[in-house]
Formats: sequence, structure tokens, C-alpha cells
Amino acid sequence: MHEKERHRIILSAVQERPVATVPELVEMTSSSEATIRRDIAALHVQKRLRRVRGGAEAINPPQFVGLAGRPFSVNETMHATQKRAIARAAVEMCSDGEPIIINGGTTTFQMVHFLVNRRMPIFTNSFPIAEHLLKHSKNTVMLSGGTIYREQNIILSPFENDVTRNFYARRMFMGAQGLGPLGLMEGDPLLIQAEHKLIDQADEVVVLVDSSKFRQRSSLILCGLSRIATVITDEGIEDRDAKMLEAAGVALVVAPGSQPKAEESALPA
Amino acid sequence: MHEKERHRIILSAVQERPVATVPELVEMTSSSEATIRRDIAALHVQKRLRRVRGGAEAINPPQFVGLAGRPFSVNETMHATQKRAIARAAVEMCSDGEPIIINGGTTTFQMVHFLVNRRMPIFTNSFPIAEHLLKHSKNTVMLSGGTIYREQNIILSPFENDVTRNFYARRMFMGAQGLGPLGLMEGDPLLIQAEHKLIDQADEVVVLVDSSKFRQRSSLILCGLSRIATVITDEGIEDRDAKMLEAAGVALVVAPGSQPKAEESALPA
DNA sequence: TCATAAACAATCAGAAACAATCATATTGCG
DNA sequence: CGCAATATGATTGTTTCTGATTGTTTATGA
Repeated sequence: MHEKERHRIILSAVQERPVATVPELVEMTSSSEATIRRDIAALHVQKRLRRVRGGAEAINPPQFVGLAGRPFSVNETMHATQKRAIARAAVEMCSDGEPIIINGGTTTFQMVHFLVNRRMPIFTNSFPIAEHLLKHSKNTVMLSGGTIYREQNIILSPFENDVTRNFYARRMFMGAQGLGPLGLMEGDPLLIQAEHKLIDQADEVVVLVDSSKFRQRSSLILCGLSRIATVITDEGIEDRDAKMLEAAGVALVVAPGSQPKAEESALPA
Repeated sequence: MHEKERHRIILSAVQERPVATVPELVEMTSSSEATIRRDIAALHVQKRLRRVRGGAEAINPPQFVGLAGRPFSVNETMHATQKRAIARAAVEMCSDGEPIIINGGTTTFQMVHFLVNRRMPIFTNSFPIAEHLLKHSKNTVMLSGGTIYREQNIILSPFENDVTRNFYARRMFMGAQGLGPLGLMEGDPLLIQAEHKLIDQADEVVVLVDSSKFRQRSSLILCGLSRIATVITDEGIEDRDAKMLEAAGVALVVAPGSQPKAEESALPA
């Protein structure tokens, strides 16, 4: 067996399980202990894995923290103030007892804080949202079934007939990566899939986007503006974008309390 | 067992409950008291947990366990040692990569600790199990969809065609309230419903019950003994009950390490 | 307060993992 | 074909870890 081949096997083993022991790898590669040690040492200096006593471990999760993958936590802090204000406005649209659907995302996640004193049936495909509502509120929580995708923080099943098809609500709340004349844009095909499942289960689609999202573009269009009933954003929205929504017959809600981001709006051309 | 694995198990246990005792961890890791103390000390200086007299506790604020309803937490401490030994034996039946189904329950929950160093597709209807596996393991987690019932700690949908019908595994693991000649007994109709959904999705049903369950009776029969492939219990099982299982063609596994409860078995008539 | 048990710390022998070395095998090239 | 360069495997001695034993400290109840 060649060196490259062993390295491939070792890296694969390390990815699959938190720690791969030297005897395990010896068994897998049919090579000697000394060779495996040398390989691990080599891969260690290449920073392709971390060498630990007894074997090797993957380098990416030094200790994997909780549910939220990196992308989630990073996003979580961006535009936090606006997101919070937008989320509050979204929750204020709801009345107790009225069922709602919340699609997973960092903006919609902020809604949970304003839902703690409410009592309504809430359907979501987001594990963190469900978790938070369960632990800190008395709402009835309903969850879509399927595989939990750690990176995207959503639950998605590849099948047609899941519980999702049996839940219906007047409003569905969702975020997006971008919003433009062509409609709602998303960056991840998996999210597109998940959102398509939910979008048909509600009369009105309410989109939560901070004003920076009007400048974001992406290649994946989820749906046209016509499908959107309401957009909630912050005070940083530009007239041009407001007019675009108005022309498409989309109701616009500007969440108060989010400080106008004059500098951010006046971007250097 | 290697250092990293022990650390993962310890952190996993500490998360589950506010405090994990040294003897508990000794039992879970099959290592000595001295080693556990050293591990705790090491994790303490790494600020990954707090060392306290008697064991270790989670470092983050004592987040109240809103999720686990009273019944769950109370049950959780009963027969804890046996339950853990049984859960360990259950996980030892599984090989990496082999998909399994875990029905929610306090005994089956204990399986999570032994699954942290594994890598397999796991389908469950239990929110706490899914949560723990997500946070402390690399397993692929699949969840059934539906309403989350706080009291029973399970997720159940009233509909026929949900994701559950699309997942299939060789083994399904479940607990029960009682086990007698008539079969598997459960106390709550909701659990019956949930378990019926899963029971058809696996070839073999593996039942995890501590030996006290052979003396429990209940009015709701979930299924006959013939449907059960294996029963895992502790050393407190009586000959009469073992014979009953044998007669029904059920494989019996007695989990080692659970000290024989001589006094408990010899109940005052 | 004292007695008792539990939890802890310190120590040491044995085991496992490791590093260093050397002999052998494989490969590439003249 | 032979030689050199490199890679591999075995051997050795060293380091590190683990588990048992001992004695000390801390909590608990009479």
C-alpha cells in the first residue's frame, strides 16, 4: 500500500469518528504501527489532523461546540440589533392561539425571545428554535421530521408525504439570503428545498430581512415577489427597494428601534 | 478506552445532568476512580467543566432543565446504575455504520453516553436523545416529525405517512413499563402510539428493561413476546422470568456490572 | 463532640504508548 | 544488473498513563 493511500484512509477514519487509534489504523491499512505513527506525524505537521496520544483526531472540531455550526454562530452576531427589531415586529403580527410556521434561520431565530410569553402552535423545521421554545416557553411546538443538517441547522426529509404537508397556518415566517426584483434568493440548495416544503403550507409568506439583504444577490431563486405577502426590514431600507416592493404589491413593515444605518446605506460607489 | 473518549463521555454526562459523580463516570467508562479524578482535574484546568466535591458539574450557568418534565427526571435517577449497564450492553450490540432506531425513554436515553464515540445513522422520536447526540456526537441524527409532547418527551404525529415510514433499520431499541407473559406493557396510550409507529420499521426489537419491570403490570399491551428479538436486563432477573423469555424464543442478555440486588429481589411477601 | 463513611491526595508498580535505532524490502536510476 | 535512496517493519529503551493501595481530609449523623 502506498503512502498516499494510507493517508487517505487515515484522514477518512479520522473524519468519521472523533478519534482513530493507532491499532485501528494498523488494522485498516495492514501496515505496521511504526508506519502509522510516521504517517500521523506527517499529517500532523501538514495540519491535516491533530496528533493525540493513542492516535489522531480531526482538526476541525477542536471540541465541537453545541448544535450551532460555525456559520450559524457567526451569522448570529451580524446585524444583531436590526434582526432583533425585525423579529419583534414579526411576533407582534401574531395573536395568541393562531398557528404559525417559522422557517429556520438566524433572523427568524430571534423571534423565540418574543415568543416566550405567548401561547400558540408553532411549526418549525429548525432544531434550535424548537429547543429554545421547548425550554423557555409554553407554546405547542411541532417539528418537521427528517435528517438534522448540522451546518444549516434545519431538519429536512427527502420524502413528499411528511408531517409538513399536514400542518397549515395563515402565516409563515422566513429569512433569506437576498431579496431583489426577481424575488427571494437563497444561497444553499438545501435551504431552498426546506423552504419550498413550508411555503405552500401557509397563506401569507412573511419575509424577515435586514436592509443589507437588498444588496445581496445569489443564483438561487426561491420564489417571486408575488408570493410574498409582507416584508419586515429595518430602517436602513432605501427608497428604491421600498418602491420595488410596493410595485409588486408586497406590504412593507419597517421595524422601529433599529437605528438608521446612514453610513452603511451610503456605500462608496 | 482512550483519554479522548473518556473526556467526551464525561462532558456528555455532565451536560445531561447538573452534576455527575465519580462512581457514575467510573461505571460509564469502565475505568478506575483515579483515572476519572485525573480526567476531571484535567478538564477543570481546561475550563471545560467545574470540579466539585463528589464529581464534576457543567461550567455554564445551571440552566434549568425546562424540557425534561418531572416524570422524566424522577425516573432518571431510579435504578440508574442498572439502566446504564443495560444501555451499555445495548450499544455494544451495534456496529458503526449500522442504522438503528431508538424509541424515547429514560433507559434508552442512557444509550447516548455510549454513542458519543460512535458514528451511525440514528433515528429517534425523542427530542432529548436527538439533542444530546447532536451536541455531543458525530452521529447522523434523524428525527420523526410531529408535535413535541413535553410530558412524555417524545415527538408524535397523528398522520400515517410521515418520515418514520421511510426509515428502516435492523434493530430498534425501546424501553417499557412492564414485561410479562402477555408481552410488552406500557402505561401511556401516547407511548403505545409512538412505539407502534417505530416497531414496524425494524427487523429486531430489542427491549431494555431493568429487572424490576418484570414485576410491573399494566393494562396496555403493546405487543406480544414473539415480536421481541432480545431483552436486555440486569442481574436482578429471576429464573422464572428468564424461563418465560426462553420459552417465547426471546434472546436474553444480562448486562454485567449491575450489582445483583439480592435484597431487592427478596421482597417481603 | 465524636464516630463513621465517603471523598480525596499521594504514591508506586505494571501496562500501554511512544521515540529512536537498525535491519530489511522496495523502488528508481544509471 | 547493481547500487543508492527511500520506505517499511522490528527491536529496544524511554516516557506516559492507568489502577491499586495507602493514608489524609471532609462531610454526615448520632
